[in-house]
Amino acid sequence: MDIRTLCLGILSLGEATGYEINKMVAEGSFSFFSQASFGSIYPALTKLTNEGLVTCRAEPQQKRPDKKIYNLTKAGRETLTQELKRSPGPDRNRSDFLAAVLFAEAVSPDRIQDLIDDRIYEHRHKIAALEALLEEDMSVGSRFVVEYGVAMQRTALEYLQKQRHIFDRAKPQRAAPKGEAKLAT
Amino acid sequence: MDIRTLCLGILSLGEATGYEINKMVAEGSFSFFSQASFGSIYPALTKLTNEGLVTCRAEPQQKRPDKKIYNLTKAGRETLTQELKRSPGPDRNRSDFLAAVLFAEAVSPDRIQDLIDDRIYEHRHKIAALEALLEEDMSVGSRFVVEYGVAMQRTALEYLQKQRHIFDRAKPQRAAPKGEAKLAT
DNA sequence: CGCCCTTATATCATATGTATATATCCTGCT
DNA sequence: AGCAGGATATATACATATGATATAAGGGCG
Repeated sequence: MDIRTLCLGILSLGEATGYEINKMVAEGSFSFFSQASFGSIYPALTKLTNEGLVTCRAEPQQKRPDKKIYNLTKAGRETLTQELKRSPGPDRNRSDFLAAVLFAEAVSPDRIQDLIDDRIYEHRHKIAALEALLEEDMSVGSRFVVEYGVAMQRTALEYLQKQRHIFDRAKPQRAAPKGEAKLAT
Repeated sequence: MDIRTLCLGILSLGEATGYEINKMVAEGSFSFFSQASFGSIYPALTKLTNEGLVTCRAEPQQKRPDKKIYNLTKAGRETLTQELKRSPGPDRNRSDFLAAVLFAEAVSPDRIQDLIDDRIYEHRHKIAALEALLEEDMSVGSRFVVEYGVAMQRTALEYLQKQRHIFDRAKPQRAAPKGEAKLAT
């Protein structure tokens, strides 16, 4: 799914500006399964407008660039429907973390534990943020996606907690003196 | 992590050709956390060679382009080590499936069940393929990554199995008369 | 009072993905 | 026997995507 289709999909849920689309994709529940930035969203919207798949209504603002509010046209909705009939391509996951773990094993093994502990910390925060999101009202589809995200984050967290010692190689077995072993439990 | 660093990382595990790197990334255990294709790998290797981070040794072959075998240099290994010291960027997951579910809710709700069922089927196959992979010998790091992948796939599968009915909405309880109700009601 | 974040659009250089070109061999299907 | 399609192997053109930067003003905070 390219950015054009992504924009059509988001606009199928209601009108929006490029700025708002960016926020949804960068932060909202869309951020699980897509990313895009100004550099791709604005050109895509311009192109979609020229092709008649969306309309653009400019709303003047005080001392600020006009807000350009985009709406899906009938042709746009049809294009989206067509696009959704094609079976979705495979997921594409990119994780610098997993790459780093794999490569660090050969290059700088000492770093791995830190990498994993940082990651555990991040997962905890992410889960908390998502659960907060779930408190709000949302459509069945959005809830489905966010809960999917929570399930995946939880699994990753548990896996890391369980496995975090497998890279230990004959590390001195000293008793953890108080302030330690706190970060990553 | 850009493709250049990815190539350095893979070469840190042993020499390889561009073709082999592509296969690892497209199919092997690297496919969980990275993607890249000829169009980016070949130029990256050429550039790395010019910069002295890798060496290239051409091995003539019968009636086929020379095999170009790349090896990491000392400078390349140092560059990789430096790169691994920087904390890894966030994961970026792109899932046309999740996008399709979310958009289909508004545009063609009947399609969702098929989407989910196809996906369940794919997860089953993927899990089987990964478990077969685990039978083989591999480094601690590779095993860590593949098992991580299995855990994630299992969670996704279970979630879909549990949730696959949530999009049902008072669907007319008539016996489906063959060729009908298939498109977008 | 300066600094950074938010609102809002837009563009540019670079990186990446997709598709194709070239050439040969092997495998399986009919 | 013949032929299509896939594997081996490199390479590049083109379209698209990313990341940084530009412009311009308002608000919050120490």
